[in-house]
Amino acid sequence: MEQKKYKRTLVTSALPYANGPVHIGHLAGVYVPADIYVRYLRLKGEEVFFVGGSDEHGVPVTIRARAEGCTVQDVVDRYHNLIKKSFEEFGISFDVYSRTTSETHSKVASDFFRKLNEDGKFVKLESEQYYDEQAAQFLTDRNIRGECPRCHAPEAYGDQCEKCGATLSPDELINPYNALTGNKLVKRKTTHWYLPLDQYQSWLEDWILKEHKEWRPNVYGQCKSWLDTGLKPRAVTRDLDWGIPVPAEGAEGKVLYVWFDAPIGYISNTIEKLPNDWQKWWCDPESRLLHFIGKDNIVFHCIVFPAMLKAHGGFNLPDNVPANEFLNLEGNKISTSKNYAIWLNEYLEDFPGKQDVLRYVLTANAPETKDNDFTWKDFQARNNNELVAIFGNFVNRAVVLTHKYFEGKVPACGELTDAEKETIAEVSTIRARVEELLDNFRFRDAQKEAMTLARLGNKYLADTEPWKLAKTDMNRVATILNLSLQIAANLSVVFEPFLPFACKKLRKILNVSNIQWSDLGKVDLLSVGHTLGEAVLLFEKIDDAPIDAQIEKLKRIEEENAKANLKADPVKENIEFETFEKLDIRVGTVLDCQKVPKADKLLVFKIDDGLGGRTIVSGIAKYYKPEDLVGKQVCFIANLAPRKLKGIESQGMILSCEDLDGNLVVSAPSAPVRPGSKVL
RNA sequence: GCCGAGAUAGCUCAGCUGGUUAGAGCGCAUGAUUCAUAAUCAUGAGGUCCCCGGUUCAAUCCCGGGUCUCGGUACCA
Repeated sequence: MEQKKYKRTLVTSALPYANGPVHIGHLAGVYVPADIYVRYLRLKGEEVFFVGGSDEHGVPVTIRARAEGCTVQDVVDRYHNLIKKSFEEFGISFDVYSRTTSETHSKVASDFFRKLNEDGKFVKLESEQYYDEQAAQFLTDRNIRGECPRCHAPEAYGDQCEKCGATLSPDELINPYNALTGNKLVKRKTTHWYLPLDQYQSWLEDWILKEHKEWRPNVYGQCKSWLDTGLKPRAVTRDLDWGIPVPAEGAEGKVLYVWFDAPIGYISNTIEKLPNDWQKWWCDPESRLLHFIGKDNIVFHCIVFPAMLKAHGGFNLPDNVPANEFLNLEGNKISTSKNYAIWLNEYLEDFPGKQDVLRYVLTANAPETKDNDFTWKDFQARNNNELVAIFGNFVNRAVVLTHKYFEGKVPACGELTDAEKETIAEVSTIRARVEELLDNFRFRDAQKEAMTLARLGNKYLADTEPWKLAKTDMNRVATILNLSLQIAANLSVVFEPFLPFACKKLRKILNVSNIQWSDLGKVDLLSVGHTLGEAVLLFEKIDDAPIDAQIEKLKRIEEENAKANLKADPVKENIEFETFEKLDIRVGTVLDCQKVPKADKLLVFKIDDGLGGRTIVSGIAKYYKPEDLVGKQVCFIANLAPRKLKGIESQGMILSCEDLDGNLVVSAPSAPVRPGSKVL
């Protein structure tokens, strides 16, 4: 498909939800690729505007505020500030980073709704649905759970039971509850404004399915899926006291649905920064709109928001929506609620000055076509084997040799060998190769391609061996180092979108300032006689200790989560009282306790049972030291048929409590009783 | 359940509307090298292209059936 030519590009990145800090999944999926793309365009001298901001409405922030006993504003203030600061430190080069609680946004979103309402673009519908009073939230079928009316599985969804496969409606569920909070639900009537997406069906089909076949398969496929199913009206208001009040009659106590107001935030934030100039970016047909998002946001950015923009009129539609898949962490899903993540703010503290290392690894391992896994060992290996050993090392070799042989001044290039002509020819192709990949949002491959330039440099030095020639032919050495330094200068250009901090450092080493994308591929970037800066290291090795500490930290969180998730086993089938009566449970005092030889689990007890004493063997050696139990009282089954264990006859069974994690604790009366007392 | 995307070397991924011997980086092995942060360079080993069937002269690719992972499933964000 022929690419339309645009004058300028407006890039939006998904608004992070102000319910927690930003983690590496957000970075890999959205912010790092968006930032690379934006930096690339700027470097090319193109006109570009990069919009970000915090999404601060919706239900989860209200739940968090309630849990923490603070105001919702406190919650969103805290996370907005934390996220904004982390992005700044990390070098995500937003032109504006604002928030959906801003005054501007409130006005823009209200006006947007009002116009659609006045133009008759909404339908108003009343419905009765399940409501979670505690969370102040109506629930989707999918978020309601309860007992299946057919097979009585306890956790059927509101639309379907996964156990028996029955298709259900939420009304059929027995004891429905909120799948997220576990709260009980009540029925409630409510009226909402709906955007009738069905009216945009055929328009969306033409626009996406015919005109945007170039979108990524995951994006195109999911849009097609929705369109094939047939679009339905979608509610754009909610009953909630946190959000932008619905600017319409009879809308008391209602706010705009967070997914209605959040994408408008892209517009509001542009307006906030460019109050007089924003239309150029959003309405001029010569402006290109791109949304960088994660795969969970596809429907909103490809179907709902475009339908909103179309309904409003006058706005551009996205030209592409390069959605990424998800990043996993050490084999597990990243989870904000379970605190299982690498938080950007913590990374910046734990690895100061290493923004580019994380940028590099997240790009090298970006989930562009399928979910990927981030591991700390991979992070360490890519830093040590690629950034340090290939990129940093090449630059250092070239600069150190120049300082050694030419007092830090760029030497003159003499006559070129055939091999050198080939090398130069290869350098000259780098720009086209990287551009082709970046233009198609293939950041992983683009960065890999950039790295081939450093490899080429290392190979060139290994092939020509200037350190040997220095004894015989300084003219050749001059040529070799000239060309090596030109390659290093090219590296500072080609890596600029990916590793802005390292490139700045590299330009200081080379003592150059102005660079442009169009310089890429040239071998006269440094003039003869130019004085280089100091040869400092571009990247440092990362040793095992900090990496192991990070891995340990995640393991600890995983274990804590596993513990928190332990559930009591379901209760066994009912028994009759007579069955219970058959058991004779007594209290005894431990007279003696010993480990059973050649058995890891067994202890042998002498118990005073008030009837002359008995021997009982019990499998609790892992949990007690024998001497600690002497003198204690225990409960035991007195009429269990005797059984030999390791040759010792056990005359009964000591009752122990098995904790949810499997640990055993012996049961005992809460106050001393006489040995032989019954347990009823 | 339904819909979408994915499954290719130990790991992370390419593979352009089907065409000799399926590629890259990392890791591993061997050799070379010593300017460089023990960093580099060369060579090599390593594959049931998820499984079963079909179409075709020819299938990693197309078709049918299945398995697993992730996402969506319309009031979670």
